Amino acid sequence: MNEPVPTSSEPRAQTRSTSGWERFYAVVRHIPRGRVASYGQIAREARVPRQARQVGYALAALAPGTDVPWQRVVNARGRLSPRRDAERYSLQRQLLLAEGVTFDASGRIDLDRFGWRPRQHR
DNA sequence: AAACTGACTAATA
DNA sequence: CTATTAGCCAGTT
Repeated sequence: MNEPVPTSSEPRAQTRSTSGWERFYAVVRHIPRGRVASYGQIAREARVPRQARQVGYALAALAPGTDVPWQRVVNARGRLSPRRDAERYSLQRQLLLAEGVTFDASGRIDLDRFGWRPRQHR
């Protein structure tokens, strides 16, 4: 048995799928294992350019156990963005390492190697 | 209802 | 390379 009591701050799906954030989640779900994309890239792919920040807020609102692979979203410099919850940060790094993504000495991911390229060519 | 708060980014110095 | 700044915008107080 588990999670018997949902907190009142759980994101409420249904009733409103036009909530903008759903578009971001849909794109993030398309990032394959072992690849990463930037917040700005997600925004562009979701056809809502310049809303990189919203992407970050959308991911922050995800409940644990979500099917959205949030760990595959990093900042434009190929680094993990610092956030209030330091544990999330190390978890993200751990999850990425587990899928084969590597970090250089300064903690940066080589986007030429691991960056997600939707459509894969052009 | 106005202010505050962020998992961002590109440009500039 | 670091630091600062302006643009962005929805959810929470």
